[in-house]
Amino acid sequence: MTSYQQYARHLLAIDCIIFGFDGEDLKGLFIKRKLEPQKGNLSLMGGFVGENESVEAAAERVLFELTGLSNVYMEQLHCYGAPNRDTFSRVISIAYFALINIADYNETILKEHNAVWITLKQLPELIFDHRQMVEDAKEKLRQKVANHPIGFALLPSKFTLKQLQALYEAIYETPLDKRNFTRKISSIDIIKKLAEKEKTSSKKGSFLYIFDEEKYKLLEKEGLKFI
Amino acid sequence: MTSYQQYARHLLAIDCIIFGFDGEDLKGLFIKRKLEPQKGNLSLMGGFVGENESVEAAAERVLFELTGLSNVYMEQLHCYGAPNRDTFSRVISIAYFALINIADYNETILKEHNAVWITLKQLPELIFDHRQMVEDAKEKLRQKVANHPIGFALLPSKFTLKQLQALYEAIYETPLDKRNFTRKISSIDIIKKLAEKEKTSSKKGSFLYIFDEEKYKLLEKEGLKFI
DNA sequence: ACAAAAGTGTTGTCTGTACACCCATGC
DNA sequence: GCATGGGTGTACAGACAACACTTTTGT
Repeated sequence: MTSYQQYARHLLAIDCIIFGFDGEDLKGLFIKRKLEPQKGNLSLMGGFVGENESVEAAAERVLFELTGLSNVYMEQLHCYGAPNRDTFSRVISIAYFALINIADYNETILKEHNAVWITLKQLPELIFDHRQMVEDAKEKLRQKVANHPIGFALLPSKFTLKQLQALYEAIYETPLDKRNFTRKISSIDIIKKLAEKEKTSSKKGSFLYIFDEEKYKLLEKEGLKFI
Repeated sequence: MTSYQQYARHLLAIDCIIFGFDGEDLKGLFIKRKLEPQKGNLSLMGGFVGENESVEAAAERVLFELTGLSNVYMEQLHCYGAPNRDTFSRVISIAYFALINIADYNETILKEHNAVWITLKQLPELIFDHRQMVEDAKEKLRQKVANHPIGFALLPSKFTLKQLQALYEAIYETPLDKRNFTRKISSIDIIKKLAEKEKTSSKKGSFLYIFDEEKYKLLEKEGLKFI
């Protein structure tokens, strides 16, 4: 039998970039650290991978601890492994990003963890290499959303075309043409118009839509060209 | 000070998917294991991340040990962290893929390591989750090559249009139209025609090309739409 | 009747794709 | 002179981008 005993063992952390969308801006969920090192500074939500825990399960656990949410869209971003990235000890971190509906977020848990939503347009300083992680996550989200219908995970289940467009505009930080956007999304045939209207934002009211689950799953696998 | 002592420590491996192109097929470099577990079976080249070694440096070291090459195009693929992926012990593995010019590969080192080039069209069985890694790497290579000029790393420094086309055909496992391909690659303006011709494969001879380094670096950063 | 947001078509330009013949050369 | 692979152009179709007015309804 080969023995692995001679090899180094490492602390393996998870850091979670949690994206949300408030109807206007793309936001991230951050924590004001209660403990040293770097008490008071902003960081991503994190945790360590347990002895017999899969890395993915650890990521889901970390997300659950902060948000109380499970069955959330989550994807591995990158493993960050520079020797001094954590200034306190050698820690290798695997970053995940998650997309949640910001309305699902529980105020109580938020306060317990000292967590805050921060717009990603102008990021504040974060500890360690967390800022790099967030930048990488934004870039990956853009790429992913261009080819897959995952952006919907950031919206409530019923939404207007305007909200959907605003989401894409927030992710790409660029304005889109309303008519071209409507035509494009219709041609993909991934949303269904409801009879209901949303009437808070205008007198005329705008129709609500939901996703076509089947088409959604198909396109999630196969990919598409969205933008 | 926060202490991390309570947390589990893990063996952290590197596995390397090494791509090469022989003018016809896209190939991967694999090792016939000399040691248990799974002696005699095929695996990727691997190694462990050292105490104070960055993950990236570990990947470069592993590649160097097998190929004698450094300064090679290399990219992190994914971290594989299922609890029982290595059947012998809990090992979390970070997979990297590398693109090398197959002609640079040293026969002697190859034999020393019991290494073989295998076409990726029909993969044989590999140990652990290495097959999944290779499939994921192929997919990532396709995505990357569609948007970045990295494929060139698989070719010799001087090459013909036919070779370049064959490379893209091998990566996508699909035939491409010669005229459309030529027009496309010319429009990107990334290669320069030399006065020299390559005359082994035809009587007329075909012109050799090299990359325009500056344009190459620009497009590597910015991205492009290649396919 | 007016303010405020929703909804809807057309046109020109560009990009992608399909397709076949002549050219240069060594034998 | 012929066999072999190299090199080149055109036409059609679909996708994308730019652009502004009408509709609905609450006040």
